[in-house]
Amino acid sequence: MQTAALPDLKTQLIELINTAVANALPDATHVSVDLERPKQASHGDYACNIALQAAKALRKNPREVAAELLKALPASPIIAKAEIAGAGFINFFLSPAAKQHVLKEIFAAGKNYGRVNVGQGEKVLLEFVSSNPTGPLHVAHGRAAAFGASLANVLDAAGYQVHREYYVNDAGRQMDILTVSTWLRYLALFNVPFTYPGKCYQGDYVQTMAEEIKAAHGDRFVNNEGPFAGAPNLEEDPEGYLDVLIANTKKILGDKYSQIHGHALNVQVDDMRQDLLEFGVHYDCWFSEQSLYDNGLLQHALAELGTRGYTYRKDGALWFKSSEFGDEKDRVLQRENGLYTYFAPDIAYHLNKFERGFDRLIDLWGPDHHGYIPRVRASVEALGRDPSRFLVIISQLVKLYRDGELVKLSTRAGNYVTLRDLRSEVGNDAARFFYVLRKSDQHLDFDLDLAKSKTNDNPVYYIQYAHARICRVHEQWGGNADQLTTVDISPLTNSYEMELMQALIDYPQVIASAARDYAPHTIAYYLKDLAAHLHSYYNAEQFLVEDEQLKLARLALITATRQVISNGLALLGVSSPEKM
RNA sequence: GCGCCCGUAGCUCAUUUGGAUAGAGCAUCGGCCUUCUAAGCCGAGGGUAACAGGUUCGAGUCCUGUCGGGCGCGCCA
Repeated sequence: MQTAALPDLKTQLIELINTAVANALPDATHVSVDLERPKQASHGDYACNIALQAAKALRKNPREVAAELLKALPASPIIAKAEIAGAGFINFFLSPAAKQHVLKEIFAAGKNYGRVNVGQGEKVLLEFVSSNPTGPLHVAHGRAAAFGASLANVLDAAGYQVHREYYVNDAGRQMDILTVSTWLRYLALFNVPFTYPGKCYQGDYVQTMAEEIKAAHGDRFVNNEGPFAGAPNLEEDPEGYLDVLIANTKKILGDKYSQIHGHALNVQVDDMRQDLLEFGVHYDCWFSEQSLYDNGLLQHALAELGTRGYTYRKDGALWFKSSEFGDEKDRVLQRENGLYTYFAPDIAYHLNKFERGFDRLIDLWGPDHHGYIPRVRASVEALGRDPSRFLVIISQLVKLYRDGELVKLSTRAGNYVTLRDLRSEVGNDAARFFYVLRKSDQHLDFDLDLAKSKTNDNPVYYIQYAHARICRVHEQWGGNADQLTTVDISPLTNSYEMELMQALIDYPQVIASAARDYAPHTIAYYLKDLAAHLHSYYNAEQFLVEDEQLKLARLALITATRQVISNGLALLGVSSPEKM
């Protein structure tokens, strides 16, 4: 749907160099030719280091090798100049005509400019956020959401078939704790006397759900004893305490338990879904953990593990021999009390992902789960799947700063900052942008004041401003933008124009490398750089000049730039305003 | 104790699967609006890339060690 008629300039150059290598240095054809974008303009548009790499095998001076290569280089209209520099680099300077061609490509491809096909249609399942549905998303989930959504967009643009999925932990103990919490808040509305346990969920949303249930069902769930009979001391055995509360609640409520459980689950999942939707984060599937039990997928996976001889019973529990696959020790799948650990359905879930036909699985997890990677990878391998097809990306911690001070995030007191709070404070655009400004494995310091400042310091506005400025020029011009696609662009030759065009040429490569490295932040940095070129150009030259031919050429250039800014911002989930 | 991640300018961070003289923003200082939005541009200062070795034509990047910081090591999820 994209593909320009000609291969891109870098590919064309590489072919020329390969020809020269074959002709001049037949002993060096095993060295793969690659080109780099030099940091300095004086080093040309592309630099080749093949002479340095081949020199040793050829037992020649690198500069000598480079000279022989240059002599054998076929003439081409795309090369304005090629020279040897430094230890033996060959620096290529592209001709203006070669660079100008990119404008035609951008006009032809429009929104699809930048799409590449390094993924070759490979089916990727990207699972991200997957927060327990036991309360609102907070700022760390926001990072996973923004990063995951942007990464999905980047992979899509790079030619992968991306499936976005959210794993809903609707079957676990945490949901039971939320159910008990909700019921206890509900009982308090009927003046049943007890102290609300500190281990239960503290947020106001629990109270809200209790009130909703009272409004809908009256006293249907009232029990004057409460679930506390036989519970151990909360301080000494908090987990046992909760286990007893959960068991008692299930016994007392019987069939009615699922009503409260279901209400809490629906409310929380709907809330997260709405929150993410407003944040521009979309999913293809919300996958239920419970469905793994209901559809027999859990039994299927455990049976498969057993058949392969990787499970055993010990101390009344069912174990997985994960240590045979590099994990530090074996892991429990089914506890002595008959309940499955979180790990068991997770094994089934990942097996199911493969069985659904995905070529590659990418999970985005929080930093507290990195110790969990070896055992899941072990299960993938034990089930006969290629573990290199399973990848976990860790999304590191987020620290919020306001007025130069760290904002304390305390779940215990229930006063943690939610994603919704953050979005309303700084806006979706700034939140999306700031979240992806760092590599995923780097800690993120999120400066709230900077993100919401509508002034010069804010990098989001810097990029959006470039877009808005171009729109403003169009408004002042008043002509029909369609004519720009066929205009003569040969007047674009000054250094600002050449550098801006080169930046536009780079864009597809940026997407390819961002996809390869799972690094959407490189898109953000690229856009800052592209915007900087535009701003410099804007300040140095007048676009709406008397010379009609030059004016149209410049308009074509900035219009193409606007397209690329807009395309890039879209990948990051950031809007491209026409006015600011 | 073991495992993983990190250490780059005063601050926050880039540095394209090892490339040339390590770059931006903020902060500091100096310039640029009778001309398309000054939410912008141009310039200056600021570095032993934690430290010590090693591999390489070439190391911020790869390897080893030391120091410093973060996280994880449940029949929790």
